[in-house]
Amino acid sequence: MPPANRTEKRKQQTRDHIIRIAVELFQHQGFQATTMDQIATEADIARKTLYNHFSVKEAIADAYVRDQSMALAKANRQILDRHPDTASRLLAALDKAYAWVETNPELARICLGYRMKNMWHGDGSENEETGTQGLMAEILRRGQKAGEIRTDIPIKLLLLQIDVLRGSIVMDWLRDRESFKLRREIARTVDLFLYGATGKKR
Amino acid sequence: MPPANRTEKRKQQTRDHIIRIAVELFQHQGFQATTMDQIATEADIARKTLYNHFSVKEAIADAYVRDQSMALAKANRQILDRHPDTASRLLAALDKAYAWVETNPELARICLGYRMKNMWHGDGSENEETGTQGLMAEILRRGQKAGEIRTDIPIKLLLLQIDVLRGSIVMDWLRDRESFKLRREIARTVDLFLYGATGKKR
DNA sequence: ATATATAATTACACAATGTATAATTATGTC
DNA sequence: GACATAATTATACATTGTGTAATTATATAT
Repeated sequence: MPPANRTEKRKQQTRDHIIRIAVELFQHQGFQATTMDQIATEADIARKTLYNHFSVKEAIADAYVRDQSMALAKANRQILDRHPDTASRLLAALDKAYAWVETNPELARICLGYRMKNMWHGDGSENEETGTQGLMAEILRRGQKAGEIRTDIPIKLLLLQIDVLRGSIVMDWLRDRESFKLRREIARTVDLFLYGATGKKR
Repeated sequence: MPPANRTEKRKQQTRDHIIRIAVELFQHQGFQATTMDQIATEADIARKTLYNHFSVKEAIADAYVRDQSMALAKANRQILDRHPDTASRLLAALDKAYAWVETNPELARICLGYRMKNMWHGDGSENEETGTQGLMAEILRRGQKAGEIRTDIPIKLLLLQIDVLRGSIVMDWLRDRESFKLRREIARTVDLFLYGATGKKR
């Protein structure tokens, strides 16, 4: 769905332009070392325009990651039909998601902190399902239909849980990439998510 | 364990003084409306001294909540022996914790966002178990000994999960205090934590 | 096509945040 | 009492984020 009128298109363009320039700077100098001033100058726009689009620096990283996530999720929707049950779908989806994180650890970290903070403060607009989250949500919905996932908990809360577990894996992995067996940790985490802290039947 | 030397004692004193003054201001004017400048002026110390103790405003709220949480947890350690199993202990502990949150919703919210953000960025020093977390950790350890809690997941990760679930309850409750049945939600959340997203046996 | 409304961008000013540096004061140690 | 250490302070500064009003580009109605 391309933007209807030219105004929207122009706005989109500056937005995309900002993201492109900013991410370039982030990757060259690091997120912390890049200032909003610098981004505005490099993008050749007024600082205020930059703030009109993104009120804080983290939001730029977040927007970028969302775009990436969107594309990724689109390519991974096949997971839904190629796997027989919720557990294997979650495993597959997480596996794909981490392949991306591995290539952008810093932005992934920034983004995670930003989202967690906004989860409690935000007006809800920032909490829209990103690509990967949308995929996860669909997996959970199918799981509910199949009777594999409980229906007395809002999907939103389940998604939050997955996000946090996902985040903790990323962080552990970033701390010590050598000894960390990513796939094993993912499997363990999915198990925790599905069967809880008891890990056994009631 | 009172501070050993006078230097430490003085430092503690200014720190406590800052917290006392700041929280007073927070409760009178709100957190957002209170500036670091104002806190420094009211506390009659240099702004830089304030920043030496707390590098961001949220850290003051966090320190206060930690102190409160410490006292609370101390008073609630009896829960460990007065309840027969992990589930009822968790329920009781969360129940007590929320009684406090109800009296300080704003600070609770600030603090939660701050911790969530720092969970991934922090150097670990801020992630020390607070009072309530310490109690939760003890509950989980006893649960592991009794075979009620799985041992293949680090306690730290389980605590994180509880924190997030706790947080989501608080937020939902803050959004709509009328229709929200706090006790029922707590029970549901504990169930989710213990038995996972499937909610049934494997 | 022209006038009018709307929305993005801009320039400017400002309050607040957070950091860096060096001087000053209080405390601990010899 | 002399020296080292650590907290506090004064000062200056870069950065962040917001508020206001002017300017430009686009959309819409006549």
